[in-house]
Amino acid sequence: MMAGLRERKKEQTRRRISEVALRLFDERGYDAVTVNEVAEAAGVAKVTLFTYFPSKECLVLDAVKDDTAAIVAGREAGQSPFDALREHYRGMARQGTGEVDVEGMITRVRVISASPALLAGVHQTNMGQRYELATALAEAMPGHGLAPQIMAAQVTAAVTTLQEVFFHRLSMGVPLEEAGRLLGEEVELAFDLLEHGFSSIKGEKS
Amino acid sequence: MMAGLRERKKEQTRRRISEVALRLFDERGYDAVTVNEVAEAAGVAKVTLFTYFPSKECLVLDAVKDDTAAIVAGREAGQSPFDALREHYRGMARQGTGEVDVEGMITRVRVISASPALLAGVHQTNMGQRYELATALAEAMPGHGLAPQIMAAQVTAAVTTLQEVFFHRLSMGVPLEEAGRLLGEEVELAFDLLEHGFSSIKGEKS
DNA sequence: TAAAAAACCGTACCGGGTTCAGAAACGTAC
DNA sequence: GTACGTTTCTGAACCCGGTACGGTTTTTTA
Repeated sequence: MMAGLRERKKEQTRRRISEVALRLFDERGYDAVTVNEVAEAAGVAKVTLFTYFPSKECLVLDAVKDDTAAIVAGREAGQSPFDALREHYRGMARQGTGEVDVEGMITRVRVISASPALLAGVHQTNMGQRYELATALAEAMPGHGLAPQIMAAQVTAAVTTLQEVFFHRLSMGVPLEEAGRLLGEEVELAFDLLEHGFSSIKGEKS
Repeated sequence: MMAGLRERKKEQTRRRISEVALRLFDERGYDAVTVNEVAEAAGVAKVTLFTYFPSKECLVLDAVKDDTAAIVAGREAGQSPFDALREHYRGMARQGTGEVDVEGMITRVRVISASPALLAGVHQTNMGQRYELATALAEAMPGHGLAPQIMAAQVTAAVTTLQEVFFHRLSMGVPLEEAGRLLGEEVELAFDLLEHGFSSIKGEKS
């Protein structure tokens, strides 16, 4: 395999495009920057850019995937799908997202939060995962009719909301540590709601 | 006001565009029909089409709005937001959607179900309502932190799923009556899940 | 019937995304 | 080092959804 000069160059180009794009979007706003500009600034042709990233959105969102279906499928024996998910998000809140480049992540979040189009894109991604999660749940607990689908939708919705609030805080300048702590609390709230239902809250209405 | 010839013509043109669009989309698929073709077939200029419908999606989706926030805001005194929503969807399942043109509705559903782009559009609409619902819930039950947002997300998610399954059945040829009956059952399932949580299901795992 | 208002039109344009034919860069074999 | 197949890159033209603009027709109002 010889280390592969070709491979290295590809990865390098991909990174360069991604970084240049993120910088431009951050400076002037996602909508105000055209893909032509990104390509030119990165020193590649538009066509090349689109071979690396299938769409403009992906320039920002490709790095923000989160595979909930895999969590369910890969859970330990004896653990319910629900508990596996809860545990996963607990861990995520505790130790941060694990991304190496924190600075870049915050920039990315800022860019996303500033663009309705990108926020919509994140939703779409989450919705796609909802479908996969539904499939995984249906396998894990057969014979419950529509319940897996509805549960998948609810889990996805809750997680999306948590993610959104987390992103919003970061883009507002809340330090990562603090945001992580708040997220931790809210993960518990969200999963309690999922597990025990709204009735557990309606009762304590002030 | 003189009955308004202008107004009548406008409405007529709008209807014509919408019907022509739906017919073409149904015949050849949403993605395979360009707005130019729709405009030409309807006998108007592209610009005119876009004054009536702000986007291609709206040609199909403008007729499929459902204002959950209004349901919460307009609920009877003493009724919880949650019960108001449950009651609303119960009623919807019982008496059909109330649309006059059932044939047209089914065509519309078929077109939507056949197009990923339109399905995504429906999701976007629902997500927008989630936001409004969150606001309404936050007003109706203050002092619960993030709970209203998460509840709104969960309700929206559940409703979206129900809607999706309902659409899918109709587009598969299930008669409206039958689909309505099934929807009725599933509304109960979904809202029970929301009210009492997943724990009520985990217990009865086969 | 004249003039204000509103709807409509053709055309040109923009930006995201694709197609295509060929040029450049790479890997490999001699 | 040279020759050759393969992969990657490129420019230019194109498609489609959507907008801007300036001018024309229709409706309303006076």
